[in-house]
Amino acid sequence: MPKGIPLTEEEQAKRRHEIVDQVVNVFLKKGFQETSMREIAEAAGLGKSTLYDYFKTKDEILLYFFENQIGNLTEAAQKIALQSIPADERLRQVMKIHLEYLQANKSLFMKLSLEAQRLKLESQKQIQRGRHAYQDLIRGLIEEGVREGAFRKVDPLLAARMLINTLVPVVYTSRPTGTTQEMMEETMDIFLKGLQVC
Amino acid sequence: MPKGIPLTEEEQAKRRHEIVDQVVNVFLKKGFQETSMREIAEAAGLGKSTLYDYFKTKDEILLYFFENQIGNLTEAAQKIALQSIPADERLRQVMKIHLEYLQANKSLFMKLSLEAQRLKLESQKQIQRGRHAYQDLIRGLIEEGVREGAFRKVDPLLAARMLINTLVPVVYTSRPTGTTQEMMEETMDIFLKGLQVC
DNA sequence: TCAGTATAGCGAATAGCGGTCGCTTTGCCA
DNA sequence: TGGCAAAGCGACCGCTATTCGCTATACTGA
Repeated sequence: MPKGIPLTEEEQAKRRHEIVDQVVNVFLKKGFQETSMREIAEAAGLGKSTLYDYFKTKDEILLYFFENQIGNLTEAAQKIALQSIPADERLRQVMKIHLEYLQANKSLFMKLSLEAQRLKLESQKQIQRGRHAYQDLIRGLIEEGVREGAFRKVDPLLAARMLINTLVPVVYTSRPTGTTQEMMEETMDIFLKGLQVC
Repeated sequence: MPKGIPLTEEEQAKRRHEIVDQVVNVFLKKGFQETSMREIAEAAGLGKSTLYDYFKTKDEILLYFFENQIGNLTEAAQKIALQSIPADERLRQVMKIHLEYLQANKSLFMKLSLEAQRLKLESQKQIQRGRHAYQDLIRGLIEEGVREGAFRKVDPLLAARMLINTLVPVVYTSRPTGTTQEMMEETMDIFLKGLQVC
């Protein structure tokens, strides 16, 4: 980057994005905690202190990454939520892309989603906001299902959280009992059957 | 401790236990990562380097704690598993003590179980062994339920993992929708209904 | 009885971390 | 063309986990 030319806010944002893009692979190999700011700076082709011009702290780098990921997922899920098919079918589809998302970033998420929990409280709140938006989307689908009469009356937010959490062991188990596809289908079967009016 | 007197293996183990006991409260207040070895040593009434005579690394302290916790939980669950009542009722009871366990150590677990994921691979494997033992116990209960005809035929290990993971959001949500008791009961209802032959 | 030895325990030193500071380099603009 | 704001950087700071060499101690065997 040329010196002397002030960056517009947009350019700064783009630069941040580029930096994270270039650095993600290092996180993948070593994990976030184990990657030093010096290494991050090297991977980004920057001096260490220049990095601090774009991210105030190391945590902020992780925060930036997560906001992006959750945002992207929510966006994709929103499109599915708008389709005019039964709510349970939409739920299945959302969970399918959720799973694909997890799988695509598997080792990255495995390492990073856990480290995210150790961020400063304020940063956590910010991630939480994104997470809640996603939870609320799932909740909405469950509420619709209840209204449609497909699901029995359950606490929709609790069910949403439950559903989201059931995906974790599908992807991250060390003792898989089938393909990820199969495991997810059975998981969804159990969950949706648990919601059905019987 | 007097110097010069070699400690038997038992005494060493007891000493480790004592150290962790005295230090847990500090972790509770500050979190593991945020507690320095100097502080841990102080809390244990030891010199910093003496601590290293009992635990090779900082991580090992956390590891020791977790092995104990999972071990205790598994032991308690085993007692329940042996009772002669329907499998689904035993499942409910095991999950109840699991929840109590989580709640009793809530802030500790919230902070520590996540940090545990960042331990050295070898340490993780050791924790994993304990976790698997617990998973297998739950799996056994589900298998019994299937044999008894109370549950439909599902992958018992997958269901076990699913069940264990559904408890997480009950305890650790930032948006509770009722008392922990209530939330857990509804969670179990959904899960068990998902397993029922309908 | 008393040197020899093994070990509990410790303070100081080490390497490397996240983060800061003050300087240099650059290109725009008056 | 000279002044200036901003990009970028290397050296530095205080802290960390961990290691090392030493001391103090009590048991052992001659």
